[in-house]
Amino acid sequence: MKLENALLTNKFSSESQKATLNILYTAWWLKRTASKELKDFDLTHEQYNVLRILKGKYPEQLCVKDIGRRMIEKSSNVPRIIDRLEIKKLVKRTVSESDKRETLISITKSGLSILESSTSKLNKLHSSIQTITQKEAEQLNHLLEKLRATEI
Amino acid sequence: MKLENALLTNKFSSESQKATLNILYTAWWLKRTASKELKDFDLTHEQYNVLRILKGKYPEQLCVKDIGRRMIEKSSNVPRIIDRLEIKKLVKRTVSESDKRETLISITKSGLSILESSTSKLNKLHSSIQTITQKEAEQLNHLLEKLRATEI
DNA sequence: AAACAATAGATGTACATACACATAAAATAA
DNA sequence: TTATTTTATGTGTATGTACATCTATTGTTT
Repeated sequence: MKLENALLTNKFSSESQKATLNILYTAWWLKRTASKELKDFDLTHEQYNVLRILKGKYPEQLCVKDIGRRMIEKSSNVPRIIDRLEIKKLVKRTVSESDKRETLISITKSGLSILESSTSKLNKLHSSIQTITQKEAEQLNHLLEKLRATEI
Repeated sequence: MKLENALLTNKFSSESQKATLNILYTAWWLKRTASKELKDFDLTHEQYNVLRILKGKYPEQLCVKDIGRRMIEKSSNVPRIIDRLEIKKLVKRTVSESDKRETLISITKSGLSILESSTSKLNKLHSSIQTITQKEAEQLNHLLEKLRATEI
């Protein structure tokens, strides 16, 4: 769908301002589409993201800070997301021996299992709505990184 | 900054999966950058968005539903955002005469004024970090719309 | 007209974000 | 060693999202 129809306007001050809104709208759309699938697993997009990060290092543990550094949204409140995952027994907290300030997080068997099935479902969705070629994806990645050139 | 460095990983299952994460991360970055500027005006990104929508139709009024249809994030809880804008006297609520279920929202002089100065500040920021050409922006818009091809 | 369904908006709740601040532990300076 | 600073995490609060439900009003059916 064209952005004009999604936002019911065609008052864009420039092509690049339109691109800004287009990125924000597409991100919302992507998140919402994925979240619908994750609902079957009683996971939010953010909880899934934390599990994915933990699996990436499994069986290594990660401290809260290291998880935060890998989050898509850097201002996520990681301890609170961990709280909810811990209640569902998908992760476990341990105080670090070497530095007692640190809390080490490990993904449980149950967490790995739910991550596997939800990832499989997301992948299926992804391939079914896959509409751009690899070359186009490369181009997109390049443009987004160019846009963020002034990133601190 | 490359996505690999932003997320401290290079485990992407495909170029298009990387593009998905890249869009999410870029959206977060854009929102955060704008929000920092808006803080001086005691406005959130979403409140700014509502004011922008109202100004687009000014001096016409818009009902809550029509505002929602124009929001970037369609699942925004518009009445609640209006609540906060109303407290700050940036918008006004009126019950519609023709349909008493509808609440008509109008932007106040004060709202217009704060919108003008915040927009000016955002535009300055935008042009200072503007790193892509018009042609690249067009390409980006095209790719994002292609990606959303299966949008419902 | 009366009964029923649909619609607009408000509100409740769980979760997340953004940011300030508190606390405990570790690192460093005096 | 003691005092000070820094760091890692947790917590409080305001705002927003996502979704369900309630209420008032309008539209439709019988």
